[in-house]
Amino acid sequence: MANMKQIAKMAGVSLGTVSHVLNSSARVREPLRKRVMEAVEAVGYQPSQLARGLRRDKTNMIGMVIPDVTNPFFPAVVRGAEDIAFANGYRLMLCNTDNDHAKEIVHLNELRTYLPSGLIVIPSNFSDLTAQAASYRKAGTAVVCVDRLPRDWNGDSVTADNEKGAYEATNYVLRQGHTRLAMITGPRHLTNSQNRLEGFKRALQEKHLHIGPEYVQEASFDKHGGYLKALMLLRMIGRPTAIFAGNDMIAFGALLAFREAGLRCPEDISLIGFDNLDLAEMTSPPLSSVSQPGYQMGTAAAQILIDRVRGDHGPAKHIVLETALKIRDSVGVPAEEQQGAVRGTRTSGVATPPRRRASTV
Amino acid sequence: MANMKQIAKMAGVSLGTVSHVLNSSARVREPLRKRVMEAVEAVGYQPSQLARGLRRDKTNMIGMVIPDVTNPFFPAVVRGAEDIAFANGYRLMLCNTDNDHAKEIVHLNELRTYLPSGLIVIPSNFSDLTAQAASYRKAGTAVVCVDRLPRDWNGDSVTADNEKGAYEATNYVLRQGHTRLAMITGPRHLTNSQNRLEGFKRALQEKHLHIGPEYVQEASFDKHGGYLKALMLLRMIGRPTAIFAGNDMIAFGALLAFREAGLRCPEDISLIGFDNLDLAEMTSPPLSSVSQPGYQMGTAAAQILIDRVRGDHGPAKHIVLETALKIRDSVGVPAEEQQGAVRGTRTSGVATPPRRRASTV
DNA sequence: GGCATATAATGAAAGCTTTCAAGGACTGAC
DNA sequence: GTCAGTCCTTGAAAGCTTTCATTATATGCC
Repeated sequence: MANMKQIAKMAGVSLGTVSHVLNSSARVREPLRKRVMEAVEAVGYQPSQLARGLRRDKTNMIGMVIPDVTNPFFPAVVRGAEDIAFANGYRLMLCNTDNDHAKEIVHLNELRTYLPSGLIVIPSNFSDLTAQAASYRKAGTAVVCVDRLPRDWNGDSVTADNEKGAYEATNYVLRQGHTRLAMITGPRHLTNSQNRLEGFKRALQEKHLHIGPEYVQEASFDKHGGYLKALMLLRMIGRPTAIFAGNDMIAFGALLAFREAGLRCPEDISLIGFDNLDLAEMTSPPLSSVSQPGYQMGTAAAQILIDRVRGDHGPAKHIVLETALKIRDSVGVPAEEQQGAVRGTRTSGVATPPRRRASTV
Repeated sequence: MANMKQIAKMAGVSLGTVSHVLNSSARVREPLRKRVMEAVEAVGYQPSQLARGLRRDKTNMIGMVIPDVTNPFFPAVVRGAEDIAFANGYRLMLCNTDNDHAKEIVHLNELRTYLPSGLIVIPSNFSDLTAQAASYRKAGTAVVCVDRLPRDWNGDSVTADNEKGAYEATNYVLRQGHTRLAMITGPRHLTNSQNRLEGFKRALQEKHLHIGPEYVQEASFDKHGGYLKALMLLRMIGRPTAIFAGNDMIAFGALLAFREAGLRCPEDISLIGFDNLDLAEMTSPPLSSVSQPGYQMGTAAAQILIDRVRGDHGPAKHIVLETALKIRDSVGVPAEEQQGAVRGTRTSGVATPPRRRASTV
């Protein structure tokens, strides 16, 4: 592959001049400039990003660390980040942590030696990014956290308003007349899970509804986790009439469990998800869900990062994006009070009267 | 960040010795070796991949170029590749081409200057990778093509047996008694699209069925494309009784079109897809589809690449993985011959007699 | 103990770029 | 025509590693 030395020789100029032409780092008189450009064109020269990065102490890479490309929510974020990054001349180095903290550390450590311009991280379960990030920032590398935050995270972040989204979703379900709700949360260590649970609880509290702890189940953020925990909820005496799933993958799993248990949704049991994945509208029944702007989270994160690289040293930014309730057909009015004991639930007397499916939030 | 020079000073040895210890590139006597390792531990030294790559003329990166992370089939491939790569000490640099040939070229050109060990490419539409790849290979960088191949591709490749998969799917539909089939193919430029169409046609020919060209529509490999072309097919006089979608995303779009047109699937119209995405079992009705081992395609590609890097100079490998027909509920027996002209179709007289839904292939 | 040989350790060069100090060419004014 | 001051251009150093030729040390044998 051609290098600058060859270009310099071809154009009859010095190495430094070639560099100046390439980077516009100093004035170069037109004839020389032209000769250099011609040589560059002639051999299709492209500067070695490796050498350039080594010398500049910074590459045009942005490290992106995510739990799992295979979960459809994350690619949306990746895509958003990639689009902004690419448009600004940055490239994405993608790393899967597989939600494994050890793998996350390996990636973070090694990534650093590539001198990336910045880092976009969706922390894994149990992530304790703080130390790592501090060491990055000491080296002048910006770090932005997306979707969920590590304990005590005080750096830049982009998240959705999980609490509010969950609150609104729960309220919507309550307005349909349900009083015996359950939630299948994602992993409790994740701030997004926590916030969604908080929103759920706040809505219940405002209606003076209390549910036993067995109505809140924790699952991994995937179909299988949702399936298992839904099955468990369905087997309960005093089965919930509606389930709020911590994300759509969990909801999809729950749908499978319903089907297997011979329960119709929403006639026998209602379900609402979170994420509003592309495929929520394809399920049977189409899944109501809280829409979360994954793509925008990616673009926002990339934009913050690029601003930082370009010299923005302002205080940490905490961008919180709005969610929106997407109503489809998976939530209905509750069936008649089920026969059998309602052990474990203490439904208050003030439940709002059931009414037909609302068309708006 | 610590560098080798500091390690050398701390351990009281020369730069070269540190390098030899780190790379086991020469024998170093135990006491020295130990001192070096201790120093490395003490400061948490990690070698600069940038400098190492520059010197070695090769980094531990594998460039992975895909059309779009957002299409759920590709992440499976990425994940497969990542797992094998990571386990062997390689990292993935992910690039989206957005199916844009120009963007593909930009990525390919720049990627090269990072001196990756290899390249895994899922070519974009209109990709003419051949020139680029030749230049990579001249530089000793292995290139593996996955899923679809550029024109005249003669390098390593990993694909699914698209022709056979499509043939079997079509045969299955035919056995349900359908005689007026349509296909919504993916982009015609893509070899996987072409092969699926060939399989479709072969199955029809074997049954001496002929369909007019208007029964083969081309769409982009996404929901929207499938929706539009399905709508078009539904409006035809002599509407097909079954549609074979070039992939599941197209099938999902078709499902949306059915719903909008008030048609029940499979009672009014049958549908079968290709890819067997995770979510095919979630749709209404659950989608029958040809399963394609995306994850394995990724692992196979990464494995070939790593073998090449390690010195395998054998002839080009063409791995073709088996597909499997996944039968769910979206294909039924055709409704009674529809009223209205059957303009444009010339159904032969030898259609196999309808029978109830088959449970096996 | 001394010499030849095998084994360890070292220092410097190279890989490709950017950057900085310094030198060269040119302009304008007197 | 000279001198000061600009403006361009240059060459060398630096960034961090690997590798090779070289020197230093250890081993074995007589």
